[in-house]
Amino acid sequence: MSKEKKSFYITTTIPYINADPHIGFALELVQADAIARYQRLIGKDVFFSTGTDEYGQKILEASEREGKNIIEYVDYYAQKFLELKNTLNLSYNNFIRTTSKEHVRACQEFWILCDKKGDIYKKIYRGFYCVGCERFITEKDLIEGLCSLHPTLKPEMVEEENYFFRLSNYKKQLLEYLSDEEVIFPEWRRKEAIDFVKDGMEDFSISRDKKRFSWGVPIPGDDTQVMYVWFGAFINYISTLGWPNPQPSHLPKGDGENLFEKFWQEGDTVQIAGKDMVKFQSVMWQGMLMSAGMPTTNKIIYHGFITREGGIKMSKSLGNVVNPNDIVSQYGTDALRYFLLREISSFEDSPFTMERFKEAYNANLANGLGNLVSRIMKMSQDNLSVPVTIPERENMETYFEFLNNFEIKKACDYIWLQIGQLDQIIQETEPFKLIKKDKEAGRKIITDLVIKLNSIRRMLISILPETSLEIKKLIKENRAPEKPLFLRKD
RNA sequence: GUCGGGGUAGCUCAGCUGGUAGAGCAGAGGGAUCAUAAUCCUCAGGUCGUGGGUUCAAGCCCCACCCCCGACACCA
Repeated sequence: MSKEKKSFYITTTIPYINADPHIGFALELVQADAIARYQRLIGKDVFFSTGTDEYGQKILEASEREGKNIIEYVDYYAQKFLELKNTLNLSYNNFIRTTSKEHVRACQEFWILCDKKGDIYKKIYRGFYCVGCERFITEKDLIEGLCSLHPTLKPEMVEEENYFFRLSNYKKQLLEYLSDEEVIFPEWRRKEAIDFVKDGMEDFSISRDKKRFSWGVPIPGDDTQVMYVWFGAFINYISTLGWPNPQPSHLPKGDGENLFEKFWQEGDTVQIAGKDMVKFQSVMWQGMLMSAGMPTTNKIIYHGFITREGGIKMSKSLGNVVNPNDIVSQYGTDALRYFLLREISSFEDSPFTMERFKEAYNANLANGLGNLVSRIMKMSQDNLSVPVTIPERENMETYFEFLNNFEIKKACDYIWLQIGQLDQIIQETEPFKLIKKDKEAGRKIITDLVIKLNSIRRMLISILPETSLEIKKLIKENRAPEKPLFLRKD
């Protein structure tokens, strides 16, 4: 990642809105948010994007099942995802909905670009089609030639003429792109993408016959087909910047500036996605960008999944899905952010249980950070007549290094190491005793403690923004918190 | 089935190019009293998935097997 670039772009994937937001997506959002806040902290001009994917057969079906008008349906769910901005205290600059006018236009323009390049062509698609699923199913979904979900219905071999994207044109370029170790993180996931490009990569269909599949973006110049979600959804990463509009005045940061140029073409571009998305984000989408003559993504970071106890998957059918709203209403936003950023592995699967959550909360937020703030600020309030003057610059290199490498958990570990050390210093220097014998010496130690606490507070800006602000206020006003920052839960 | 990742103390995880296992939390005991009964110190004895092998020496190398996760495309 080039450090000279002044602008930084980061995006999550956009979830398919056929259910309430779950904690797995909250993880992705919070990770992206922490990185976005960090980049702002070090002076970058940041554009952070997220949104919702609202087209597709499943969504149409779900709306019909719930007896809702499709527009009402997607509005209803999009709202739930929009609400996460407050729930998780997200600092994104734009929320892009694939059903928005701007996005639809971007998809069509992008299509035209690829078409002009000669990368779109018509071909007959053949596949087993299950009437029950109302979709094509792969051979691996077949059990003895029957659909595993609808074993009574015989899958039919159906032919359909679709538009295809010539991904195969970019095989060489993709391999070149993937030869860069920096392009996928963690690095070892790169092999999966490379193998896919080398072995099985074929052109993929990017449209569906309207007769079968109508809820999608219309294709320019052909009203019998709509764009297939795969093609359209990716484009959100640039439509969120207003592309193809060079002056997207409707956007938060778009006062006359060409955001696409500034962030996608000239900035550092980072995408966050789940570990099952490697092929989609690092191959298909990159191929599309190549076709459109746009820069590829600088780096894509793949996180693991949140499971339940014992590594069991979270799923609606198992009824064990964790809703982020429930946790936030009980413990607060920063408590959830803390857990997701430090107690969850940044790249591997991690289990979530309320028990673990509570233990981590009590140990590290109530007893750790919260208590430390109380004890230092109480001493400061009682013994210092004026607020401590905070040094302008502080050395946070180690911490920055972790975040530069997207090692958020390690960055958090580093912060909590400092917290532990401060508790130790207090124990060893006993300023609360010293102040009774030698006022000056005691004050000196307390002043130093406040300065060190402030440096922790600075590191917390990207991790626990609300708490960081709270501590800043306390230091500035030289007072102890009236209520504990994190009340211990029993 | 093939490829990749993982299987280490009750829990969550560290263990660099091989040298007789570490941290945090939980649990037990003690000290201190500024603080949210918070904090500090000490204690924990886990056949490092299983079975072989290489080596003076293996959690880390090789072989086989077992379990979990992801990918192997048109559900995203």
